[in-house]
Amino acid sequence: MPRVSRKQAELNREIIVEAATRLFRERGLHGISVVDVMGAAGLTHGGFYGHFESREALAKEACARAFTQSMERWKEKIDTSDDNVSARTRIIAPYLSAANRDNPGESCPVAAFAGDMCHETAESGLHQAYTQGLEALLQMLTPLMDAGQPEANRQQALVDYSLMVGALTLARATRGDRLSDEILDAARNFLTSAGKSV
Amino acid sequence: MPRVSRKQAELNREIIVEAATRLFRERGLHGISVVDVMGAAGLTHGGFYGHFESREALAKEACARAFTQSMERWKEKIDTSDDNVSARTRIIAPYLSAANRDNPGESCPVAAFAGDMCHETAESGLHQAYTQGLEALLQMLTPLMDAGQPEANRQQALVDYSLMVGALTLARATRGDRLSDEILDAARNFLTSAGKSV
DNA sequence: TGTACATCAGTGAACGCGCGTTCACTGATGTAC
DNA sequence: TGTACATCAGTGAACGCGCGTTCACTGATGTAC
Repeated sequence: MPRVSRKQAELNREIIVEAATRLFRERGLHGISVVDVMGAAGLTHGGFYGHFESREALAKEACARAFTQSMERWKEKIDTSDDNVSARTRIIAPYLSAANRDNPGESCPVAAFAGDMCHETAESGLHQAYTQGLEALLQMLTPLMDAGQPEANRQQALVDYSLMVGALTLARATRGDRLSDEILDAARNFLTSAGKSV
Repeated sequence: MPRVSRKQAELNREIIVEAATRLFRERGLHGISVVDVMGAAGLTHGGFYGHFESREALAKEACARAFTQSMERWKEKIDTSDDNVSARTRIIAPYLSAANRDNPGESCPVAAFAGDMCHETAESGLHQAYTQGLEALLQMLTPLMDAGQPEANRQQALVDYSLMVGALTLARATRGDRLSDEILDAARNFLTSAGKSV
C-alpha cells in the first residue's frame, strides 16, 4: 500500500523509532538489521531511507529516546515520593528486579548500551548521546542521596549507579543460572538497606 | 610458506588464540572477523579451519583463556599479600585504574564480555564458560572479604564485583569525558577506603 | 465542491561489500626403507 | 645416514549469505483550478 497520508507517514516514523528503541536495547546496537526494525514496525525495508538518513541515525535517535523515557520514569517516581529515601528505593528496587532483568527492551539504556559504547569511537554521535544521557540521569539521582553535602552525594550517586548497572548487566549475562538472582538480591539488599550509607 | 613443522603449527595455534583473546576483549565478541584474528597472528585466513572447528569455537577458547589469565593474576596477588585487606586492595585498585580502563585487551573478561553475554542464548557454550568463569573469580574474591561469616562474605563479594564491573564498564563507555575518571575514582575510593564495610 | 494532475510514502528487486566457511593447490615436513 | 614418497600446514580464490543502501515503480494523497 504505497503513498499513505502524511499523518500516517509521521505515525509510521514514530512506530519505527519505538520498535528500534526496544529492539536495540534487547539485542544490542549491532544485533538488529534495518530489515528487522522495519519488519517489527510492520513495514518493508525499502521505505527506511525516506525516514532516516542512515541506520546509525536511527540508532542515535532510538538511544536518545530510551534516555528520555528513563528520565521521565524517574521523574514520575521522584515527584510522587514522600522523601528521598522512598524515591531512591522506588527507583533502585525495581531496577534490580528479575522483571527488569528479563525485560531489557523497555529498561535502562545505560545498562543496555554500556557494552556497545565501549567499542564506539569517542567522536561518534551515539557516544556523545550516551554520555550526556548518563550524566542527566546521574544528576537526577544525586539529590536523592544522603551523604550530607553535594560533592559526597555526587560520589554516592556514581557508586550507586555503577553498582546498579554492573549488577543488572551481570544478572543478564548469567541469566538462567542461580548466580543471576543472587547478584540482583545482593545488590538490592545492599543499596536499599536502611543503614547503607557510612 | 605452506607446511610448517608440527611444532611451529602448534605455536601458530597458540599465537592465534592469544591474538583472539586480546582482540575479542578489545572489540567485543562480534567486533572482529576471522580475517582480523588471522591477520593479527601474522597468517592468512585460509588456515583457520585447520586449527578450529568454527569462529565460535575460537571465541569460546579465547574466552576461557581470558578467564584463566585473570584467575592466575588474582592468585599471584593473593599469594603475595600479607593479609586480606592488602590482597583486596591490590586487586581492586588496579582494576579501577585509568590504565586498566584503557587496556581492555588484557583485562577482565567479566567486564569485557558482559554486554555481549546478555545477548547470547543460555544454551550457548560461551554463555556457560562465562558463568563458570565469573563464579570461579567470585570464589577467589569471597574469602578476602571482611563481613565476618561466609554468607555475608559472599554477599559482599557479589556487591563489590558488581560495582567493579559496572564502574569499569561505564568508565569505558564514557571514555574521553571527565565523567569517566570520576566514576573510576568514586568506585575505587568507595571500595578501598578503610572503613568501607558496615 | 468536483476534477485533473503532480507529489511522494511505501514496495521489492538489485547493488556492492564483508562475513564465515570451503577447497584445490603448494611445497616443506615427516616417514618408510 | 640418504633417498623417495606421502603427508599436511598454510595460501588465496571462491562460495553463499545477510547486510546497508539505492532506485524504478505504484497508486493513493494532496493540490491547483
